[in-house]
Formats: sequence, C-alpha cells, structure tokens
Amino acid sequence: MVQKRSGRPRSFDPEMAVMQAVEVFWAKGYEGASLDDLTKAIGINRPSLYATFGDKRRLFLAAIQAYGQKISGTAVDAFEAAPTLRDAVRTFFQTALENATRPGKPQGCLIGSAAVASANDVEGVGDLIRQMSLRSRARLQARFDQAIADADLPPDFPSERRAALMIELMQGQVHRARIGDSRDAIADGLEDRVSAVLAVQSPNTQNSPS
Amino acid sequence: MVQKRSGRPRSFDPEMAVMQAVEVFWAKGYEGASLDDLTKAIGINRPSLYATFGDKRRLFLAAIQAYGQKISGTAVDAFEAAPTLRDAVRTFFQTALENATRPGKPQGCLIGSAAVASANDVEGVGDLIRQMSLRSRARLQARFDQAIADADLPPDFPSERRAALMIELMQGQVHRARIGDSRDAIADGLEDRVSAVLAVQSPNTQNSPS
DNA sequence: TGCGTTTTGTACTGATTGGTATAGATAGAA
DNA sequence: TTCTATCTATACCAATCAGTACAAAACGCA
Repeated sequence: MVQKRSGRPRSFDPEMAVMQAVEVFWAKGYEGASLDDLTKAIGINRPSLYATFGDKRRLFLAAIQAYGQKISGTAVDAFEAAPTLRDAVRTFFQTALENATRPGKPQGCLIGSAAVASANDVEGVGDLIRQMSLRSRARLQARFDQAIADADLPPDFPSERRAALMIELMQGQVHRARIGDSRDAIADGLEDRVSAVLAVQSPNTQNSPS
Repeated sequence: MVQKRSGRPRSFDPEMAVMQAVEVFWAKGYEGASLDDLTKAIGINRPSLYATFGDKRRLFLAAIQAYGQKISGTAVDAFEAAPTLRDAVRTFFQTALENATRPGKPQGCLIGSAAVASANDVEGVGDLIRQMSLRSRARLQARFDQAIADADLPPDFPSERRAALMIELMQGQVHRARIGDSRDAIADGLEDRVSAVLAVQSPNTQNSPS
C-alpha cells in the first residue's frame, strides 16, 4: 500500500530533475557544474535539491545511474533485442553513436567524460562506473556465449575478450564525438568495428599481413 | 645570440614546472586542480606561476601540449621507429598502455580524461586536442600509405579509416586504465586490437560469421 | 477552522576559488 | 657601490563555492 504523507506536495518530478542534472553534468563535468547551474536547469531552489538528493555528490551518482539506464543502456538493450548477432553488434555501435552525437545535447558520453574525470576524486564514482561497465560487459558476453552454444560462433571464440573489445571500441567512438567529430565521420568506421568484434581466430594470422 | 637579462634569476625550471602541473591536472582535472594544488606540487608560489604562465588556463594548455609531446607522443614515436608494420602497431598499443598504467602515476590519459572533460568549457582546449589528435592520426596514416606503396599492404587498404580506428582503440585502452583495470587485464586484448587495425578487406565478409 | 507535516523561497554562512598589490630579495651593469 | 631589472614571498582581494537556518506556504486530517 501507498503511505499517504501530509504536508506541502513537491512541486517537481525527481526523475525529471535527475535527467536535467544529467545534462548539466554531461556538459560541464562534476566540478564544473555549480549548484546554481543545477538548480537553474532543474527549476528548483537549493533546499529542495538538498532535501531530495542529499548533496551534490549523491545527485551526481544518481545522474550517472540514470544516464546508464536511460541513455547509454539503450545500446546494450538494442544489442540484446537484435535478431542476428552481426546486426546486434552493428546496432550496439550505431545506438551508442547516436546517443553520443545527438543534436542539441552534449556531445560524447557522461560516463566517458565527466564521470571518468572525477572517478578518483569523488567518492563512489569509480566504484559505480566500474560496476556498470562490468554489468554491460557481462550482458554482451552472455550473448556471445549463447551464440557459441548455438554454433553461430566457433567454439574457440574469445567471448570475454571480444565483449571487452566492444566496450573499448564504443568508448573510442565516444571520445571522437566528444572532441567534435561528426556523426557521419565516426559512422564511417562502423563496419571495421563490427568486423573487429566478430573476426574469427586465425592461428597463423593468415588474414593479416606481417 | 642569447639575450642576457639582468635581475633576480628564476629559481625553478619552467619545463619541470609544467611536468608537475601535468601530473596534477592528470589526476584531478582542470576544475579539480586548485592553484594551491598546483603551486604546492611545483614548489613555487602564485606570483611566480602567473608571471611565467599567465594564468591557470594557459598553464593547462601548456600541460596538455607537454603531455602530448613527452608522454602520449611516445606511442606514435615508437610506432614510427618500429621495423615492421605489425610490430609498429603492436608497439603503439603497448606504449600507450604502459603510459596509461604506470605505477605511481595517475591512471589513464590526461587528454582522454581531464582535457576531454573540459573541452567545451575551457577556451582553447577543444581546438588544441582536436589538432593534436589530427596530427597523430596523420602520422599513423602516413606509414600505412607508405606500406601500401611498398606493397606491404594491399592497394585497397583503408589507411585513413584504420588510422582513426587505431586512435579509437587506444582511447578504449585508456578508458579501461582510468576506471581501474590492470595493465595485464588490458594487455590481454592486445592482439585483437592489432588484428583489427591490420585486417585485410574481405568483400563478402567471409572471415566473419553472419 | 486549526493542527501537524512537508516543501518552498530568501537570505545567509564559512570556506575556497582564481588572481593580484606590494614590499623585499637577488642578480647584471655602470 | 649604486642603479635597474627581475623574481620571490606574504598578504590580500572580490567572487564564487557547497551547504543551511528560518519563516512563509501548501497540503491532509480532524
């Protein structure tokens, strides 16, 4: 049952407030985002922010989690939903690229720029993004393992390494977006990235020059 | 000839001062590094810093350039110095990985974390790292083009795309280092990265499963 | 209506920020 | 030595920072 609370009702939606905070942190980083920036973007005043989220640090952690679920997580979701394996890998990179180069939004990735920059200085950030990264990697690897079991991939396919490689390649895309490369320019390398992830093992490296 | 200047001589080496600033910015980012942090690390006081470098922003730009030449640039240097193409690519990734996981130093890359995070907020940072990235990419591409001319690579080898891919993969490594992955763990994917860069074109994608 | 409870708005806090004024210190040149 | 130029050291500045005290406002409930 829902606990009815009396008192003045909250005049804003905390979930929408977090998404506004996401954009501010995404654009300016943790230290670069002042409380004035945050409260102005959300449209509330300081005491409301502190009563709801605790302090700036915890709002930042909430923003990272919300970003992971509602934005960067969509790439893994699309990966899992795609019909074929190759489509799944391609869709993963495409979705991540779209998220990182959306017009009118900050370019790049909140985690790849703001969170990573403050990972050592803001308590809890490092642990949080490590855990989120591991979870994404595990979801990618799970599909590779399933594909091995279904004989869609050879038995010696290094699923763990390739799942890690996928995230590295995704972060590479995101880096280019952050420094201003256009969506089209980054999309140019898409098939190279897909092929890198799905390349089969070649014991004598016969498919590559010396 | 050297212009002799009278007056009290400077008690520190500006070049070493910049390298100290590199470490502070590398660890804490631009906004996270206070003037107290910087002057304490360098061992000078504020007026000396301002007389020599102008202000915090210009010291940051100097630190980014010094980092690019003396640290991250060593990966491209090693790439150019390696005897064979495959060794060159492997050495590039190895050197970049060592730089990003050196014990006792900040993990990751000053450019990949601090500079990228403040690229939109600190004037000149975005332009500077864009230009540095383009220059590195051009140096990588030049060797690929030479290898094509020498018939060490097939004529249709996409040198521009693969040079961009190399930098993406390098930034992916750097991201993992920043979030705490060990050098050994990251090195595990080294051959995958080398193969991705040097993979030959396969019109029917016959070397990959569907 | 009036009470208890929670949120909101304003105004404030001490601490820290980047940057500087000023005086003393240290060199070469005359 | 004396003059001039440059650097160093201390102490300071206004502005901004994250965080909070307090009173008015807005609800459910009686």
